[in-house]
Parts: sequence; C-alpha cells; structure tokens
Amino acid sequence: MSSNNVRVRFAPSPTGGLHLGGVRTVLFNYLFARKNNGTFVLRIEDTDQGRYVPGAEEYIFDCLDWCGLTPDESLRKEGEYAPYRQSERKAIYKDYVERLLEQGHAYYAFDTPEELEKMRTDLKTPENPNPQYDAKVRGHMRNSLTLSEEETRALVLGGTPYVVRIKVPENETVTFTDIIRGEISNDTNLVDDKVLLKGDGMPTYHLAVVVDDYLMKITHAFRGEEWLPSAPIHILLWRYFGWEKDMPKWAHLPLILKPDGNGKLSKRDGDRLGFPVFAMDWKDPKSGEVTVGFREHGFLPEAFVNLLALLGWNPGTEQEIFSLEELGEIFSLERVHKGGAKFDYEKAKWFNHQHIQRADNDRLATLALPFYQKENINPDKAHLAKVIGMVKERVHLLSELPAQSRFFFEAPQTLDLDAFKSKWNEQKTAFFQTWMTQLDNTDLNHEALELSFGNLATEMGIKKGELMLPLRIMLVGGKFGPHVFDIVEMIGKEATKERIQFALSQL
RNA sequence: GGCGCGUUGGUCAAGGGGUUAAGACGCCUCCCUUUCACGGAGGAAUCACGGGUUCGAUUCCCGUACGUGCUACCA
Repeated sequence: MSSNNVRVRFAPSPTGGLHLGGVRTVLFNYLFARKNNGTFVLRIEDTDQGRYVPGAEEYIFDCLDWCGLTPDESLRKEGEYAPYRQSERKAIYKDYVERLLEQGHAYYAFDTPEELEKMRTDLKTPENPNPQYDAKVRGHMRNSLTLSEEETRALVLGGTPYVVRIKVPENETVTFTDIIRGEISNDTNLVDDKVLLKGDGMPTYHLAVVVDDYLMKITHAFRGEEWLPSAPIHILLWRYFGWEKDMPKWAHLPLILKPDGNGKLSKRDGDRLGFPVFAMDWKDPKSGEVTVGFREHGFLPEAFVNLLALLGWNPGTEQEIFSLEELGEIFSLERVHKGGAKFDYEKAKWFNHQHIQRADNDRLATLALPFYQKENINPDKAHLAKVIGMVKERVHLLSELPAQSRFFFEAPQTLDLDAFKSKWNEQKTAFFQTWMTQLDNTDLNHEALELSFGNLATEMGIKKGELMLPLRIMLVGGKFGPHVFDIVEMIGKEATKERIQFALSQL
C-alpha cells in the first residue's frame, strides 16, 4: 500500500484515558501517513506491568475508531512485524541487550532500590538536587564495571536481581536534526546511564522504542516534546546497534497547554474548568470513577479531529474547517509550530458547531439519540432528523439538542408567562380562543398558519406583534426556538390547541 | 540547581529586514429577525525586554527575563 515505504507509529501505554494530546499525536501520524501514502502502525507499550490497566487497550482502539484514525497495522490487523504488544516481544529485547553488553555499551547494575536511594540522598546538594547515575557515579556503584567478571557472572547466574544500563560516553556531543526544531545538541556528560532492561526482564521505553522502531522499519517518529531530553539516549542506541542509517527522522511535537496559567493540560484541568480532556468516557476499573470524554460531551468526531489538527499546526491559508480527508492531503510537518498551544474550549465548541451545521441530519439523529434518551425523550429517528434540522444552528454540542427541541416532543412543563403577562388582557384571550377554532379550517403549513393568525389579529384590532411572543411562550415555554409557525406546523393543530388551552388556563 | 525547548492581541495564529502586522475564537456596537440562534457590517486589542548588525528590525545575532519539559527499574 505504500509507494515510498513511509511508516509511522503511535505507541501508547494502556494505562487509562486517552488524552487529547495523545489523539493529536495520533492524528499527526495518521495525516503524515496519508499524505505520504505510508503506513500507520499502532504498537502497545505495555512494558510497565505495574501500570497496566485492564480495558485500556480496548479503549484506545475504540477511541481511534471513533476518530476515524484507525491504524493500518496493529495487533488487530497484523502486518509482517507482529507482535505489536511489547510485552510479547520480551525475548527480542533481551537479545539486543546482549549485543550491547558484549560491545561494552551497556553494563549490569546490581544496586538495590535502597542503594540507589542512598546514592541520591548522599550526593544531593543545593547545586545538584537530582544526582544522576552517570559516568561520575557509576564507578562507585555495584555494577559490572566495578565488579570483576567472575563476580558479575556469579551474581547474574546466582539469580541476583539486576538491571542493564547504557554506558553513556563522556565528553561527546550528540546531535540530531528534528524536523520541527532543526538541529538539537546534547552534551553526553549531562545525560545519565538510563536503565535499558528492568529487573523483571522487561525493557524500558528507551530500549524498546529503538529496537521496535528499527524492527518495524519506522521511518518517521513523532512524539511529544517531553521526550526531547532523552533523545540523546535513543540516538546513542541507534548508533551502538549500528543502525544509524535507518534511524527514523524525528519530530518532537509541541505540548498542549492548560487554558489558564501554564503547563501541560491535564485531566485535572478539564475537571476543574468543565470540559473534557479524554477522547471518550473513561471508567477507571479500580475506583469506578468515570471521566467524561469529548464524544459523550457531544462532540462530533470530525470536529474533534479538526480542532486538534489546528492546535499546533495550520495550513497557511484562511481555511479552518477541514474534513479528515482534506487534512490528509495538505498536512505538512514543516508547518507545525514549535511553541505549545493553550487549549481554548470556546473555540473547540465553535469547531463543533461548524461541523454540526455541515453534518447530515439523519446521521446527527443517530448520534444525538443517546442524548435524548438520557433526557427521557425517545423520538422516532426520521422525525428527530427533521427536528434537528430545525434547531441545529443554535447548538454547539449534541448534548444541547434536547434542551433546544424538547417542545417538539412534549408540551413544555413550565411557561415563562411573566414575559408577557403585564400586557395581557381579555381581548387577547378572546383572540386565541377564536384562532383555535379557525385552526381547523387552516392548512397545516407555516405560511397559511401565519396568514390566518395575522388576519384575525387585524380583524380584532390587535397588533400581531403583541401576539407572537405569547404564542411562542405557549408552545415552547420560553423565548427561544425556530420560527413559531414552523413549530406549529411541526407539532400539529391538536398539540397547538392543547398548549394554548393550557396556557390560557394559567393566565 | 542543571540541561533542553519555547515566546506575534485574552486564545489559536499568518507573516517575515521597509506591511495600515492577515484571518479565526471570544468580547463590544449596529443591521437582519415581531423569540433565541444563524447571517452581515463595524470596533477594542499584539510583535517579552536589553543590546548589537543594518539606512531600517517584529523579522537576523547575542544576552536577559519569563514560561515550560526532563532530571525513575513511568511512558
């Protein structure tokens, strides 16, 4: 399917809800793949058994499907690079670690958590509050660099827990080119000997990402900019494995920031400010706590994708509303911003509003039905589609639809009679009673209805304008909704009469 | 603390040595509409600071400030 073998991947950890920043990373991967006729791979990074959350993997697939960002290759649609779950690739990493060990680019470390802790507290000073396991300290720790070969072998064979660390060289500058940021350099003296293989035999991200990107022939690797500081580790690994010519082109994406203040947007911010952060509802299996998602909040997937695309990227034209297909044609990494973007929920809702206006009413009816059911309204699908067509221009979220259209399905519970009560009189009561009788002989279409209404008003010497608002309140309950005679046409003569009758009895 | 990365209106942002510094969201005013909304027309509001380079810097360079990220056997 690919003409130039572009392969990109998204590699989430199945640990919980899918953050909108994660979805944007997926989106940029997906768009880049589409643009370059490449392949989008989903790989599950489940190397941390302690953080594994049941259901999270399933959830990620569901979110991507909802967004329309279904991977070309994944554990559900295997290509030639299976398995796609890192926990199932455990043996593979072990082999590559051996290579590093043999070449002296990695070493065994037997330090216990307590010893590491001691090292950190002992070396901690005001100038260096976070001592690292690096060239300066590794000579004082319990590892295969300080132990003899025999001791090391005995320890390993004897089952002593160990990790494998990369041996970061001294006095080198590691440089690479980031597609978005240009050349980036790091002094190796400032990077620590990261753990590559954990005590449980699982690789850390650092090892797994390099090995898998190589094995899965990834050509372009996109991730959040929080990964920038550890990039030199990855570059070193690519070099030590002798794969540098196959190394993917890197692009570190800007962060999505919280709307107020600064910092990365977190789920907490959404809760605090009243907007979703996850793509879809996420229920924590342990606590049972549900975190609301964009979908359940009333967003259309195409709107969600559209707003995410414009967060950190722009086409350089004035167009802002795009379909996923259009985005796939014009997306380019070169136009991705360097700086983080604050998330603006108001604008997000505007995008959704725009897409709701463009969406097909039948489809909207299907998607909006759950929101009606939640409000105990169970409309017929075809009928609902018509109603939505009449009110959709006044909602930003699908979840707002029921409140905007409830009166189409049932008489309003409460009427805002105060809106016209002070100007009410017997004559107007007489008008409505007369009009109800005339209704039977009037065609059920808004033009005929309005004409009869206007004519009667003239006959009785009342300004039509003084009767319009009362009629609206009687039918709708409040000062909102589509043109009032469209509503009469929609709900029919009987319902109209009943509502007028009821309102009159309240006056 | 160290290191990395960043900085155009309140927000998203275009632009890039000489411009009236686009556009969008939001906000305000008016028009349309005998409701609300949509739509239309306007308006307020921006190049973090200091040095250079230059005839000329928002744009290039260097600092400073500020912000943010990382500094785990988490990703």
